Amino acid sequence: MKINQLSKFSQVLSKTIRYYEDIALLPKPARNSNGYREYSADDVERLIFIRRCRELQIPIVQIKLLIQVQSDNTSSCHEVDLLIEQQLEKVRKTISELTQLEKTLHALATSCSKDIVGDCVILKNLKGNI
Amino acid sequence: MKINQLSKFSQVLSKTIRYYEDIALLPKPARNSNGYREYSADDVERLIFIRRCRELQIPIVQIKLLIQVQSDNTSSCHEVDLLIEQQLEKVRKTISELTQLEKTLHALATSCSKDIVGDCVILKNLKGNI
DNA sequence: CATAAACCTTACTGTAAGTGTAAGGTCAAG
DNA sequence: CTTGACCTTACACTTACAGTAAGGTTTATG
Repeated sequence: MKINQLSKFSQVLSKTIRYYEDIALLPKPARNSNGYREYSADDVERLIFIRRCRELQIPIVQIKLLIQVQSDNTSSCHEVDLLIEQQLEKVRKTISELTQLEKTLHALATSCSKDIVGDCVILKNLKGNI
Repeated sequence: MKINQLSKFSQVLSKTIRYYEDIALLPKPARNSNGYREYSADDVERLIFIRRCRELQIPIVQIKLLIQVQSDNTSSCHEVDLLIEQQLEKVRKTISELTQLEKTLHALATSCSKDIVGDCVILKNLKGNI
């Protein structure tokens, strides 16, 4: 399977696939006679795993760790639990920060009914004049 | 006022202040005889405005626009309204995406009670084996 | 007075996770 | 035989800074 086929199958851009190879998130694939990359079923599986993790916004360094843990089939999956738990915490924290931000922006958005910048209540708020 | 004083006053790192100057978000300040930057009250006001905008996660390019709009005191503040409105929309969209993400991660986090990676339900989920 | 700590300067590099672009080689179809 | 769809590498760009090096200045202290 060539890179474009893998791309379509996995929903990951060819460009990104090469990038993952560069940073050693994907192993260097086989090459055929003309130098084109040739991917195996294992590569497909691994890339889809990576894509799923990225959708969960798991950072690439953590994905590397997850892959390492998997390679030792007898090791505890405590690390996996922990990583997902931490990711969940991070997402929850961001949501709470953004919710606060939304309130502020909403208050700001509804604060000004003027037409002229010189009188603009939004700008005054941002300047700290209020 | 020297850069460190401005930094303490505005709660923006000196490093960041110099960066803002580099990208022309802040005007080049006066220099005194030894070459140190010397900031005015106007600079202070502008930097605080910038910090407030950044707290609202308004991108730097947009802040530049806001500053430009302000320089013409007679122009309409419609652009300001629009920018805040767009920022609000962006934040709301991110919140909704992260809320979905949180659900997925939570489901994943509570899915596995195994001890061994080979049986880990989380990893199976991520691989798409389920 | 010497010197050390606390500032200030510029310039370059690194971060995360890719995307864009250039310049060129290969392959199948018409 | 050439056009278009692929493939290759390599380098630059993105965002909003932070880190580090290497050096000049000022201030406080012994």
